[in-house]
Amino acid sequence: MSRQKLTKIRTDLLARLVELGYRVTPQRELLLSALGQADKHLSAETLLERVRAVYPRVNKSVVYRNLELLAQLGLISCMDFGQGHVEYEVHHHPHHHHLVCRNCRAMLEIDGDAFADIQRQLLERYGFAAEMDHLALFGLCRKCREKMPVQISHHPHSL
Amino acid sequence: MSRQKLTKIRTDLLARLVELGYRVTPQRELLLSALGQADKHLSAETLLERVRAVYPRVNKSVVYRNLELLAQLGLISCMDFGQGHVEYEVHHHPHHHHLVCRNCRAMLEIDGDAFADIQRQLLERYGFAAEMDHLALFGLCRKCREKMPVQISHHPHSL
DNA sequence: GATATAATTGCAACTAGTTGCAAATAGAAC
DNA sequence: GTTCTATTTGCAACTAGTTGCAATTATATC
Ligand SMILES: [Mn+2]
Ligand SMILES: [Mn+2]
Ligand SMILES: [Zn+2]
Ligand SMILES: [Zn+2]
Repeated sequence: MSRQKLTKIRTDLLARLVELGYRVTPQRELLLSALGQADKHLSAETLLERVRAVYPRVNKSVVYRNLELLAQLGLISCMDFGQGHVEYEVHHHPHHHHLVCRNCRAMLEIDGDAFADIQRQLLERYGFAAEMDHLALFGLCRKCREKMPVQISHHPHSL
Repeated sequence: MSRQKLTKIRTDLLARLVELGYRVTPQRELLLSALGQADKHLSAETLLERVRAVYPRVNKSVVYRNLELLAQLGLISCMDFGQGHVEYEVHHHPHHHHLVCRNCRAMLEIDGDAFADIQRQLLERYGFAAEMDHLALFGLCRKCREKMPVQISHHPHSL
């Protein structure tokens, strides 16, 4: 991704915040920069580190509060990939989803419209408009499924 | 649910633990009782309270560690319904999933095989065996969708 | 029933994230 | 540029959950 593009993400998000009546603060600019420059999902802690690399006095509560705000506004997506913390990423098109292997932790990215059928069904049957922007499904990837047809237990006894 | 049935859940889970080489402790019996008697998903904190109602000296780390163990073994399912904490429930058949309204927090329970098609597709296309035992999808329920066709913002300015 | 020992628990210290509130400041109005 | 004020930040105290380790105990063996 070009430098040009990265700056654009930040600028667009800031513009959107201003549109909605929010203020442009140095803290927000730094956070949006960090989000815009990321090439993958990042944790709040990592984002705080990157923000502090530029301006060390930024408080963690500000980062957490702004991530919550951005998520609420649908500008970023957040997701727990089973690592004990939530990860954030700028929410851009086209959409995508993730298949996460419980065994090797590999993440397979799949097309955003993979769940279009089921989305339509849920709307028809239950009147429920499901958000299908950015999902994570857990399971076993091909490699791990072939490697271990029998489920291993985590208990010492069975090692 | 009858008293008979409730006790059976606890007994079955304990038996399964013994089979796998784990020990039966008073703490585990109490936790499994609490899980077996629950008529809905419960948080770790609530479960700890219920365990302590019988035996106040049980430590919270024991409850958290055992919940993690039971989940790992697939005996309970855990899920974040967007309330800031994970909720647990005994994992029994037939399976079910949840549709959670972001607006009114209503939870609609749907059939366990609702995702069978997509599960098959993911296996065929990507070789990925997705766990489709107990999913939660977020979105807008019928009522909320009809009540508010325009997305409300959470910003004070727009109130 | 006594003994041995690996699994389990309780404890205390720790970490990640949240919250209430006073101080600072972005942006609007003049 | 000054003034005003609602938003935003920094801070400090708090909460939920985790971790390492020593003490306890469930179970296997005798
Ligand atoms: Mn993603
Ligand atoms: Mn459920
Ligand atoms: Zn794998
Ligand atoms: Zn609703």
